Amino acid sequence: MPELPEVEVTRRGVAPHLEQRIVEDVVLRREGLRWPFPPNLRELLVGRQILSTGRRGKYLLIHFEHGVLVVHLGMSGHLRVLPEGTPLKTHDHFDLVVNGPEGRQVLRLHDPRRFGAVLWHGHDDGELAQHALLRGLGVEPLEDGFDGALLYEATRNRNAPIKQVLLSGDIVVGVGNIYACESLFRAGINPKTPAGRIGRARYDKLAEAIRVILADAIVLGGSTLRDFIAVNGQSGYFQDTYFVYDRAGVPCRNCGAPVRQIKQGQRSTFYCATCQK
DNA sequence: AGTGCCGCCTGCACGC
DNA sequence: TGCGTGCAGGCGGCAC
Repeated sequence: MPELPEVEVTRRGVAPHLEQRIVEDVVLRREGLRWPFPPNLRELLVGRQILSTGRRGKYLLIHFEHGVLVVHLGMSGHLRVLPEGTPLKTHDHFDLVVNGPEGRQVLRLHDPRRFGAVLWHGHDDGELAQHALLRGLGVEPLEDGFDGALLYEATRNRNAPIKQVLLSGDIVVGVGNIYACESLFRAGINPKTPAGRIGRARYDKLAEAIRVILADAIVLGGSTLRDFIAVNGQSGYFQDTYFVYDRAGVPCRNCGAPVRQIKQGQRSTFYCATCQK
């Protein structure tokens, strides 16, 4: 489910229900997900006020005065804001109960595959940016500093296929399997091309493609999930607009040639051999 | 340092 | 109907 746009839409959706609210309870229904939950999370958060929300790559950040709650949705996670007392579903693992003008509400983390994470980073633990999971991350694709020049410079010593370099997240964050496929299509670049052999002009095009595609997906998601309360868990508001992802054998929307599907590093890649050279 | 591969999990679509 | 297989939007850890 979540690549950068989904995480950002989630952040925007939950933010109005969290910011300035006081945490009244924390419920952990298992030991952890990918990593153990912080065992003292209840003591850390109950009675504390949420100051703001943020995002770094696909990590959702919930800021408190004394630290940051870091949430990752993995492959299958989602967050919903629900009225307190909403019945549990299988794989609802974590609740943050807050009080506000609407009464008590629950921020509920649902994650069947449990590749997600909930972590605490206290202000005593140093800079959040230096956290082991965050310090190797590349630039934010929707912020200043991301452009073709950066992609070009960062890939001079990379011989891996551009698709896998994009996915690795150490140059630019937030571009997952779908948006990597889609942005390479939009830029007309074959996903198998070694990253270091792509020139400056093509990277200008790729950077622009990434920006536009991510920004469009956020707008689309935001308009679909107008009210984040009790939305159903459907994924893929962006999927009707895919050009290549999940369209193996279907005619390319641009040239009509059948979209190809290959494997790169255990992940499916979709591309058009005619439009992407 | 860069690269490729493994594994963590459940759910679902598919073929038999 | 059941069962096995392969696949899924992420990513850290490891060996080389």
